[in-house]
Amino acid sequence: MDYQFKDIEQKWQQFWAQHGTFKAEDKSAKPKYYVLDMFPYPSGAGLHVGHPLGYIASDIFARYKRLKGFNVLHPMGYDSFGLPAEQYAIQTGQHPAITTEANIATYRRQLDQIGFSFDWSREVRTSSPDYYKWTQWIFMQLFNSWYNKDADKAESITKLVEHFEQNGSAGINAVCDEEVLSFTADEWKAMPNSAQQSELLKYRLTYLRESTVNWCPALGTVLANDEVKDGFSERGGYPVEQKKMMQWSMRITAYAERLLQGLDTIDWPEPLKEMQRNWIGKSTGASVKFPIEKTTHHSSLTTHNYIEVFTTRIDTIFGVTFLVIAPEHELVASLTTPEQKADIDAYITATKKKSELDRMADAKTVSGAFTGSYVLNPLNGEKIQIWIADYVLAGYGTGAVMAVPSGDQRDYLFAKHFNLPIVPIIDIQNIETEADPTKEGTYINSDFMNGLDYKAGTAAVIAKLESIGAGKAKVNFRMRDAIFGRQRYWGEPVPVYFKDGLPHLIEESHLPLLLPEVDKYLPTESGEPPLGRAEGWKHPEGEYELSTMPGWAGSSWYWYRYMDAHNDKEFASREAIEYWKDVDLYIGGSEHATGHLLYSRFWNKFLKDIDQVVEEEPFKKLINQGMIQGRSNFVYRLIDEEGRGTNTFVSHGLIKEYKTSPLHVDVNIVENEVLNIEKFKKFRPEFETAEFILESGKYICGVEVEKMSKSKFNVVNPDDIINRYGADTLRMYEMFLGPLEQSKPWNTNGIEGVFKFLRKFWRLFHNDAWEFGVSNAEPSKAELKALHKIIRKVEEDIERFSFNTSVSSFMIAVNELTDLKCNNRTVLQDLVIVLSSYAPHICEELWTLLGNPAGSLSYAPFPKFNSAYLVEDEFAYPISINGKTKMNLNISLSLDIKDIEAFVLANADVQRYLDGKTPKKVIVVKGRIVNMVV
RNA sequence: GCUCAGAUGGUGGAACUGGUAGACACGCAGGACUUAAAAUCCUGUUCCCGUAAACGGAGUGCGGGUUCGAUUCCCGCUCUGAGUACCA
Repeated sequence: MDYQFKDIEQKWQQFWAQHGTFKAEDKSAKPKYYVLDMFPYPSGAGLHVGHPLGYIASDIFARYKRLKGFNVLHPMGYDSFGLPAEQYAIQTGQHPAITTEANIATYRRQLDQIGFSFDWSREVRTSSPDYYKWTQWIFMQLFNSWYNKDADKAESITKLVEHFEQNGSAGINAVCDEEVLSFTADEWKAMPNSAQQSELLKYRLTYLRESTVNWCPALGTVLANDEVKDGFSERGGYPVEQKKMMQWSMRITAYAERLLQGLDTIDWPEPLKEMQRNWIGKSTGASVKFPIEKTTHHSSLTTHNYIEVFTTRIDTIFGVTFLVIAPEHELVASLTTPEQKADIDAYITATKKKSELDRMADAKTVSGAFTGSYVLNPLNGEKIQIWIADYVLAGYGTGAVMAVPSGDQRDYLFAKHFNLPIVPIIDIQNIETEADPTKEGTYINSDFMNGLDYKAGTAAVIAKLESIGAGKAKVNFRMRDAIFGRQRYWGEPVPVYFKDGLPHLIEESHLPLLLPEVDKYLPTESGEPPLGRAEGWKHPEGEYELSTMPGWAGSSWYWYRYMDAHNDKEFASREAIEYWKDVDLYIGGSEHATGHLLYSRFWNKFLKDIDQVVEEEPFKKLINQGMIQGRSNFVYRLIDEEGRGTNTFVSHGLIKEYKTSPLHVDVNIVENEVLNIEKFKKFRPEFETAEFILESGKYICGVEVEKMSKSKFNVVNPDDIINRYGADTLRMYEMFLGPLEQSKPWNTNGIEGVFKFLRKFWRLFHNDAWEFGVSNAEPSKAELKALHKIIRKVEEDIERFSFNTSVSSFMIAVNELTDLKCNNRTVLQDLVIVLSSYAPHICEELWTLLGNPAGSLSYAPFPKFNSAYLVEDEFAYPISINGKTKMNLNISLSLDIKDIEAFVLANADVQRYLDGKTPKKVIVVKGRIVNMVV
């Protein structure tokens, strides 16, 4: 029979499902291998052809590892809490659970069609109560922990309480809020419970605090920094503003250093590691306190008598000629003198009006205002003006900088603009036209530092500042604590209730705290989150928290749930975690670089600290598959003399001769840029009567690469491809498209080549009448050579994730075997196993036809490569003169270099090329090349 | 601006430690089969000169360098894509 991909694929997909072929074993003598995909959010649009790219690669890898004798865990699930289902619920009243359920069904159908070897018995959904029970449980562990800097790990909050009871706050080195109290053990014990609790909240790894958040009024929720792009929400593109709110936060900053160091221990793409390093943003420097000058010091200033700054160039402290604080800085009001009040107020108003975008676009304009107050340089007592300016950011460091115009270009421009002094501090500094940030040379105008170099100077300043208590060496991180709350419905409820204004965890035995029903998915009239509408939803002791967890909560630990997906006692058993340990290979997009992949590492490190998991890093090796973009096609509508569109369309090659306007056309009615005119006429009713100006009898469409989206008519649905060519063709074609990590536009042109290949492969096992038949004769040398070439190639390619090149090699192997008229059983059977990870359905069918015992080939042993079959006794040496190849010459590989040289020079054709000249030098590289220098 | 990745035929791409540039596939051109089309098969296909073959020349973004030999290594530049940004 001809290659009937539809019957074959359906048959084997059913077989795998019925027999649980891909169930991973929990106990096995085999070595383990964990292959994970980033689980999808099940959107209403279903999968387009770009989504499965990474899944296909990981599936090939998982299937290959099974053939290689590994116990493979290859699961799939859904990140099913999220905004789109809720937006849809707001518009239609449909419960998000229903929408989500329907979308998951579509996803599952589409995924099944592609023939993935997922162990579906371990499926997880983040929105399912038996899953989010454990997300809530992990939240509770974070609430019950604090970060001990001395031990450099998270510890139980009861240990902290014990310390307070015995020693008070002395000797505690914690990552905590800035303003913690100092107390003795007796003072602690004397505190009322509510005071103790509110103090402990300053230490917990998840805590409440008033913070400035990215508030998106259109979505009615706060967003994380990585969900905001250029002042607009990543989802929906709505404007985002800054707002102060009481929020749950996660003390991820406690792990900043470990998150940074850990990057050196994992096999991830360098650009992605670099993005995480930048996000963490470690900078080493010093913090310095500048005392505020008393005479100008405003009366309301009581808690602070200094301004603290962070700098990476403490050595330039004698070059400080003014100080700049952010317009939002808490001391602005009290520092402003009555004479300057009008200026400052005007400046602050102007700053507030500027959006984030303007502020960025406007980076070159210098602006600022003088407060009228002064600080003193702690080292020489010099009086220094305090200014405010929006180039200083409230959110970084202390929101204040010491300005050194001779060494910093922004300070330089500011000084020039406002006529402030610029003092050189290094002998070789050139500050005629711009600042010079050099570290070479020695210091001048710098008191005790004069004559020292950078290294000695920096050390001297830090020592001096420390001795007078005015400053110290400090490491600063750009990363902020992560906000952990959304004012939305469709997320995990936070397992907390409030009593007397303080948060309390619910009983662990009451988990999961179920998401209640509400009448509408909108905020309440009083502006509370939708959960405020839930009737009778109340803890006996107080009010539940009304915000839900953010989207990244459920995805920050899901790979552990797959290890033991149905456990109702623990998030996963100790036994399962000790067996599976971590993810060996993780494949997903780089858009999660600073979100999911950072939060997951944070939670993993925390779970390690509290001894719940065994590995410090969750994902040993990570690969970013490239994005598949859309490839839009255009037709060109002729514009008449009055500038109106006509119903005539001009072929792309001729548009320069006419006045036209481009129009997106459905890529599914275009083949190799040639428009199918019949289908085009049916594309829209008004095209029924369309006319065409053709070139060479064809209508050629224009092409552009854009994002894949419905409105651009460039979405290619995998269902259509599978319907036409089958899943095996789709899988191989997606791999054939190019290197996995590279982004590329989808182009269905060329898929025929892959389909033809599979048919040719099928034909090896069949005669001209399409009857199955293989021979049991001894394989020939040439057949074995072709086979073992592909065995080695596939092993090498898969290990280095070069899937596109192995598809080419399969084509070469099948072409060779076809030329050899090979129908040898042993050769073909081995080839079936080698190809099966790429094209599993056709290979299963042929495996059965070959007469193997009923069942799947998924666990057959991968053929063993034997180099003996590839040994050659001759090689066609390229003979080159001055590096230019002139001819090839067959020479025995047993000859040594001297003999080869003699053999080549004796050859008549070589002599003809040499034209009577004697080569100055002959280079012979055995088995590679002969080069003669003339 | 900074960081990272990349640039190879008409197209997607291959060439793994410096050793025959353009594998494999698409497209295109020509041919076979067919009443015809589709399908299938065969041949050619980097560019230039040449009727064709032989032969000759150029060629991996640009300009240099190292080397017997460079797509590969080094220096400088151009362009494209991604990330990030008054980060003190």
